[in-house]
Amino acid sequence: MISSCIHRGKIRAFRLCCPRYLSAVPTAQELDQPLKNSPVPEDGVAAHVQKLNQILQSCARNGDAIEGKACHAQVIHLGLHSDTLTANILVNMYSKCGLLDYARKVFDGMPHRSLVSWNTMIGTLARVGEDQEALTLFIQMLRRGKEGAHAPFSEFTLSSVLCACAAKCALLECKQLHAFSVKAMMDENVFVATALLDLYAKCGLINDANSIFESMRDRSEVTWSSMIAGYVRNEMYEEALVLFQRGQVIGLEHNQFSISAIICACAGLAALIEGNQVHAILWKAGFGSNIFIASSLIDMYAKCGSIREAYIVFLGVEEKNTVLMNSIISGFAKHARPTEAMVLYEKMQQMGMYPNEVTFVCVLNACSHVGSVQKGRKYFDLMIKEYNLSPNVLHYACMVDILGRAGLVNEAYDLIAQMPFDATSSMWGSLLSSCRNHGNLDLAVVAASKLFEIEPENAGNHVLLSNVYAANKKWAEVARVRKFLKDSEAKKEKGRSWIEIKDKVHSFMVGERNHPRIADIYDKLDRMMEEMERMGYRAETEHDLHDVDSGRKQELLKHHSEKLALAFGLMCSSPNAPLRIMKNLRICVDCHSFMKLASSITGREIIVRDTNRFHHFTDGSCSCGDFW
DNA sequence: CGGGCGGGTG
Repeated sequence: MISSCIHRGKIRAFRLCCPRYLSAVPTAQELDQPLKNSPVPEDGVAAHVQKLNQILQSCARNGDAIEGKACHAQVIHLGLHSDTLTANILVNMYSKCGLLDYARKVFDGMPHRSLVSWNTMIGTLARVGEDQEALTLFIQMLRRGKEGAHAPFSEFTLSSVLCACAAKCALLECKQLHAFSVKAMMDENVFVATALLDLYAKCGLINDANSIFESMRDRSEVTWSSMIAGYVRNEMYEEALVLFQRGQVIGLEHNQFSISAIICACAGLAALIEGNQVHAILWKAGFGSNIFIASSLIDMYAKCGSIREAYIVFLGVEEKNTVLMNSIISGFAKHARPTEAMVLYEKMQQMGMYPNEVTFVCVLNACSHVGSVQKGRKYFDLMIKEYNLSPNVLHYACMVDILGRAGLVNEAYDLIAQMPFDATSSMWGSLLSSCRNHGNLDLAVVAASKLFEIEPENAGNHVLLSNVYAANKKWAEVARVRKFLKDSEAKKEKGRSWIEIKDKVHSFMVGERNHPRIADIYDKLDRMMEEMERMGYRAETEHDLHDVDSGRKQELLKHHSEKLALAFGLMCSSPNAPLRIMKNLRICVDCHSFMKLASSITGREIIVRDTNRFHHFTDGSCSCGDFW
């Protein structure tokens, strides 16, 4: 940083004492016809050319297109435009200044192109997203190379072309280029290897990416952050954390890119302990005020169940943008705090920020929590009429959810029928849940059959439908679905809950036996049950089918994974901290009322995250706005 | 004179 400032200082000083370069704005005539008697300075042509090139390079660094053009005129005056070195610098200058057409014109007009000329042009095209053109030029380059002027390509070419392929996720080309690099013995170059690694990760071949990473002898900062980001992109969050840790151990300084990726990993795992540690690390490293990192921190805290922490991070950011606002609004929406979400939406207008389509997904999500059809419709209209945004599938999914939860299942169905998209499984799933909760058997069957078409392997859908039959006392149908589930290959994901206590994650399954303190946990749970039953709690077992034999059903229901996690949390956590329980499936009716009562008799705040939504239980009630 | 990494959404 400092050295580049000093360098720039030198150039400025040079400019001030050489005004003739600045005044030489070329006219069309001049560009066509180089002057016969151009002034050649006394210290010789060579020195003059060198100075011109230096200025052009400084123009490239500073993005100064006007002065760059002036120098271009000088180049033409001096008849230097066929000089390969100067023309290369010109191509680079124009492309760094964003004048792609000028760069291409100079490139096309060059009588002799060197390897660098091709590399610069291909690199530019790849950088600005002209992927196809970059690849076309690469092929041209290979053909010309065969004529023997220079080696067909270099490490520089490869990394640029790989970058172009990455944008297209062109796996076949990637593999060809990998073979190319091995043949040319360029696969050990850190730039080429990192670009290959990144491309494999982007195409989902994370194992290939990792084997490149492991085989590299020297890895740069970029190599590390590409690998970490690759894991995160492929939802391999634990692997990302392990790699991050490995970097820490060898004393690697993590940069803003690896930090933001790793926060995403923590968010994806709902890992608050690790998230807190990363927060400390990034604060020490001085990334605390980076808006990208702040946005992902907010999201991470919200997804870990810590909306207060998320809000504190939000308040600490001075210059807010739309994305940052979206993060906090989405957090409040997930945590069933629609008022806060809507107030923040209003704040955006006051601060002169424009909401985007993501903002409206978040706000509509908040409406579905509060169960306000009226507000939902209001925002849906607002985004179309006031902000000229066209609703996408997610907005329609929110509306289907809002209408369904409010009991307007037929209207939700009509919306699905008339929207300009194919219905997604999440829409039918939402509609099916709503039909179950509002007892609409006919529509439930319709929604379920659509779901079975889209996700035949997901047994959860069949369980959901059988619960609708159970709620309507259609026992023959319940039995039929159960038999189908037994015979078919479809598998229901096993319910699992986990809780973080004192730097450790404790995970539980239904009827868990393996936890070291399992006896104490069942004991604690039994005592809570007794107290609750005295208060009138009855385990709700009729409406939920859990694909187990009915003899064990009653017993197993007592031992739902989230209840075990809760009992353990009550035994081991510090007395006033909120209990944060994570669950991989939707919380059931029985557990929901159990948690309400538990919050009442223990006086503790209980937070349960099910499918990306949070239920805050305090004093015997829940914030979620669902009717149970 | 040229090259590889980035944040938010049911």
